[in-house]
Amino acid sequence: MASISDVAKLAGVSTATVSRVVSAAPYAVSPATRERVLDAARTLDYVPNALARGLHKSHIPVVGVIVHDITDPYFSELVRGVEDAATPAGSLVITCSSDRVAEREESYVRLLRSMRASTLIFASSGLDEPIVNAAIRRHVTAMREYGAAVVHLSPHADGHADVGVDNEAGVASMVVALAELGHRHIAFLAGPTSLFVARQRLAGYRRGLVEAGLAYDDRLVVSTPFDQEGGALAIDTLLGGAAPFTAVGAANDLLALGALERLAIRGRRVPDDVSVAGFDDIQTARMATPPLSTVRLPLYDIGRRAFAAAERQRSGETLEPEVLPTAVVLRASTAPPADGLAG
Amino acid sequence: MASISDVAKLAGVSTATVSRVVSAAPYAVSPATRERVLDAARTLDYVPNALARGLHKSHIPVVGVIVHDITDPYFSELVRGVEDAATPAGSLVITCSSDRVAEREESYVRLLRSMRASTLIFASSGLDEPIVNAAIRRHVTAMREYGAAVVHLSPHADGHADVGVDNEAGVASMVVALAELGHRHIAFLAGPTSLFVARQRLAGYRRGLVEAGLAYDDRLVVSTPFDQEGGALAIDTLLGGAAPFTAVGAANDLLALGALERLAIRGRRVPDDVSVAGFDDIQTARMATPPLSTVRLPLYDIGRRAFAAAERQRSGETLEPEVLPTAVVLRASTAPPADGLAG
DNA sequence: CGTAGGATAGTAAACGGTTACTGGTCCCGC
DNA sequence: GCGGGACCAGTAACCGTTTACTATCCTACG
Repeated sequence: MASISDVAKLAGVSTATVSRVVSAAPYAVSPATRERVLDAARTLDYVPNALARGLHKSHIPVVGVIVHDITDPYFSELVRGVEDAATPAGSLVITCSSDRVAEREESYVRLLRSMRASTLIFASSGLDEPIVNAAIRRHVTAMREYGAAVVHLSPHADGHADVGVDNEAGVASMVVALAELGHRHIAFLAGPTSLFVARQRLAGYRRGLVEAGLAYDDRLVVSTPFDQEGGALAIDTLLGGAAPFTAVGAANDLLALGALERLAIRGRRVPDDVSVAGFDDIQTARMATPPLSTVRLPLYDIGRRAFAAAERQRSGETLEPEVLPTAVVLRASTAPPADGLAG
Repeated sequence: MASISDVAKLAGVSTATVSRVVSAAPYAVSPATRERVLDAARTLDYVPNALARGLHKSHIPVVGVIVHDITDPYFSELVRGVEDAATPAGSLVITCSSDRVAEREESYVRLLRSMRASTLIFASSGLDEPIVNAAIRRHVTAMREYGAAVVHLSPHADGHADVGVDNEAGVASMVVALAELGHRHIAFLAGPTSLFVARQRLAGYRRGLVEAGLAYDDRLVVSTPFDQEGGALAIDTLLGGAAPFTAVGAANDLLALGALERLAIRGRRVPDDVSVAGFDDIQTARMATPPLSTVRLPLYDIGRRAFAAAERQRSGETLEPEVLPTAVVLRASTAPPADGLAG
């Protein structure tokens, strides 16, 4: 494979000149020379070595995104947003599915640090694991040192999101919407309490209750893993409990989707017997049965802005937290409550 | 940030020794020295520079996966499989959503080449674009030259898949299954004919028809983009056409999902009026309304094996094509036909 | 006792770019 | 006629590793 010196030789110039031409450096090169270099590069099918370039510049145009699971539509949409912003800038995107295990997250960040990624985006919520967090913090500091930008899309151990949404207000608005439909007993599938976002969303539930003038009943709150399985399990718990409810809100769509499925199995009609609402508005929410009422998060846009924020950060700006709007979208899974109670 | 020479200095040894210790080289280093080096590395929080290492080795442990869209569950599952195989080997995964546009694909491959990725996986079907293909072929050749492994998961311009499924047999088996339910007029949503896979699946449709002893009617075949939108459009076309049908098979699940949605809107009950079957068995197929009958592809496994195949290729083995099994899974979207015809 | 050879460690040359510095031309104006 | 600056190109140091080769020490064997 041709290297810069091959091109230089063929064009009859020094490698410095070739470098200046092919890397679009702000340096005057005469048109004739430029053409000769470009010609040589073309005939040799020359492609610059990004590793060599990166070694010199101490970072490489690669953005690493830490997600829980790329298979989760929430994250794939987000990553797609990042990618679409990164590509025009010549950056490649590495996705790291940490499955919410702190050690894997740390190992990914370490790997990203070792290859001098120029951007690190934490899309997943921070975890409460002091020791691992300390290790991650060390890596992040080191990365900043060599010029990497780091942006958070969720609240984390050391602060709030750089680009994100107001989770608390978002969930609250959904609870209020349910209350406005007439529901007075609203259960909540809270997700794992070890996650910062989950906690914010739970806080949103309580705030929504307050805003709607409803009482909090902790028998109506169930914590489970953040996936469909968890939603199904939570329904079992709720139906087995003593507290009646006519609606259930969920901390994310996957939970709500699992709930939908399990409610159908257990013979509860949605929305006739129980209303169900999710959070996130992932693509599949729309095609669920019935289509899921939820709170729309501009995931793709968050991804795009995350990359843009990183660029700004790299150019010296300090980041203002960006809070993007959420919107309640009511579809067929919610309706005014019937007379009876589901529980 | 500490470099290898900082560690060497602190440990009182040469960089060669440090390198031999931290890179687990097959070279004897005395236990005492080893400990001193490891200690120094720890206290300096030393992380080797993968770019420098890569520059020397002429490739870096990174696998690039070319997909159509990471947001499409088909690809995210596949990528997840790749990632889970790559991570234990210390490789990072770059996802490239080309949106089926050949130029973007070429540009991604070029980028991957420029950073000397050690593995390139084409997860998306090859496109029929001679000029761009020629460019891609040049990049691939160059990558092989520096030691990269290249594996295809779909048929492409230069041959068949290295790891994949028998698309033709898979679709044929679904058509036969529909015929066994009693359907004699089976429409087919073919996807874009410019895609090799789509063509194979269309061939499977015809073969299934033959196997079931049914006649081919080209009014029952509709080509559209490979997404939900396309499926919906295809239903409009079919319902507007003169040819009656009691079942529709689709070249992938997204198409079938779109069909489901549109059939509901147009007042056709599934499976009472029309049976619908997809292909791929993406995660959302299960949660559709009604749950979608489809052909299961071991996507995650294909991803894992793709990486394994790359490793073998890199170690000199020539690849035997691997054909993984598919399985018809009948859920609630298919049933024996009623008396009347839907069309 | 001399030395072959194993066990360790060090030296230095790549790998392929970028860029600070240096140098040569040429033109202009005084 | 000469100083000065614009313009363009080249030289070489450096980025952080790996590794072929060399050097040293020590042990064991003839």
